[in-house]
Amino acid sequence: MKETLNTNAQAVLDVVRSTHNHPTALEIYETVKTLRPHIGLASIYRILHRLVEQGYVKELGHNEDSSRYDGRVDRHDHAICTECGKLLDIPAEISLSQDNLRAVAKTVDIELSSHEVLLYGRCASCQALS
Amino acid sequence: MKETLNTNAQAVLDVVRSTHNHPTALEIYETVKTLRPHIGLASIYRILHRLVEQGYVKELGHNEDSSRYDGRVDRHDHAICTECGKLLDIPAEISLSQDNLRAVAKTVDIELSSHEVLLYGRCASCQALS
DNA sequence: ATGGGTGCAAATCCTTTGCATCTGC
DNA sequence: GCAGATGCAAAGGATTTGCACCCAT
Repeated sequence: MKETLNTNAQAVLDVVRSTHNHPTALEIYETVKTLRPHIGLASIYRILHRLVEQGYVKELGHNEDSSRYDGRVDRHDHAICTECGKLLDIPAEISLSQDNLRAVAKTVDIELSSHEVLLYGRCASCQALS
Repeated sequence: MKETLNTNAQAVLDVVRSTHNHPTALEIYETVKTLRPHIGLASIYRILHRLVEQGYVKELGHNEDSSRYDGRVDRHDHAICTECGKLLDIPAEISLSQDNLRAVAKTVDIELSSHEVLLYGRCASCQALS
């Protein structure tokens, strides 16, 4: 399943993994360009799709107008600040009860393969500001 | 909070409420146009924003490339079929435990105001097909 | 030489905006 | 008459695609 990555793909993956802000494709592009100035935005998109498909990164489609990417592929949920829009990781250990989810899935008769939980609210720093 | 709606807004609201497929703005536009042939797509977007703001409908931002709208504004979660893309409602009564969510929110220190849960998996009809 | 990956520009899709007009009060 | 709502066309932003080129195998 996980084929080897070429140089460009490796550069993109490194950037996604080392950026903990859940970067957008454009942000990834800007950063990767400092390493490989010739790369085009279209390639970033193509590479990201491949990385998602191969399971190296996760695409976070919710939230705003543009997708964000996450180098952490283990199951974990997210919280979004309703004020500043920040996207926070919720450690997997404190995730929701799987039993609970499984029970809910059963009632609508779907074969649960994954799930996403998004919590909305003001983050700590925004609370401090008011 | 809930001001009165003008004729166009009422037409849009009726369509969103009577369409149980979580229609996109474009789908809403097509349907509303049969009632009020002169309406433009831009107005649909403007009206939808107003309706969301006033709490008449909910915007479902996740999923694909375009937003979908939901006439049910009570808290309920969604399930998305990974095969056919269908978006299903999960009745509020069988929603996740609020205590559980609240506990999770506390660990990341956000002031929980709302949440969304998305379950991914094959829906009943897609399961039947394989 | 062959197939995949690339850069660039053009195209596409969804959504928003500018602006002149129309509406209800 | 005024403020808010509307239609239309044009603009905008994110993402995709066509195509010729390049590279590694």
